[in-house]
Amino acid sequence: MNVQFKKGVIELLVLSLLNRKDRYGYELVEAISQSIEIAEGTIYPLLKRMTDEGYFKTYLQESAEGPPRKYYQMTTKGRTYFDELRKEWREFSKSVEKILGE
Amino acid sequence: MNVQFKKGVIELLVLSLLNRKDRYGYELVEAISQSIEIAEGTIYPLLKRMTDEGYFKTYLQESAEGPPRKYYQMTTKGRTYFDELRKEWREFSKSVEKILGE
DNA sequence: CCTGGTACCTTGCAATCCGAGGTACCTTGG
DNA sequence: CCAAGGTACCTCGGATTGCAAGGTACCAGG
Repeated sequence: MNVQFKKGVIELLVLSLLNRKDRYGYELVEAISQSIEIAEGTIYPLLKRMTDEGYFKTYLQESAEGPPRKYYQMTTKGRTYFDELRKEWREFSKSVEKILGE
Repeated sequence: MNVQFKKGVIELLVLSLLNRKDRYGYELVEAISQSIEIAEGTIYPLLKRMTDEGYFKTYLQESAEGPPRKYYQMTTKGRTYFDELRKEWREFSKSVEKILGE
């Protein structure tokens, strides 16, 4: 898997997954890992940054399977940003396909 | 245009354009710029690196419209790499769409 | 009680894009 | 003639982001 392809796209995927429901960091790693190789060292700093930027809020919840989970909940700002970024992604990938198919 | 989306993909686009015919750097910037914002400061170092890695050969050609042009010509190794990278890109973008559409 | 899974986190390195700057050729208009 | 603008090459340092590696701590099962 080409590492460079991922730059910026991971952010989009996290937004997409959190758009549907609250999730905790480790869960996001597992969800994304099913399609795209991803490391924890990528996700945790990303979640921290995006929370600082106001896209998510967090809350803790006890778990029977280990330490407490930190859930991330999308804000209105996050939803707006997600819509924008998804649109940009689709335009971008369409442009790539255009050049590939020429 | 999200800068991060481009990481790694520019390489794929350059390979795609050079797969069809020889081109010079400035021409590549103009060709890609029609779809995706791109700076000269991105392309020239990229062409140098990929030439060093054996994906391209170069030759100079006079021009009536300015200084001599440095043409890039894809090698067999370049073509092989292009096929691989294109395949990886398609898988990657399919995975992204899968998560976006869930 | 200790191993492995769950769950959190930080640090420094590597890669790549870009803005800004520089050089030099050629044509055109004043 | 020469100044301006387009063509065409290039380099450098800053910013961003992904990852490997490392660390902490909780919990269940053998």
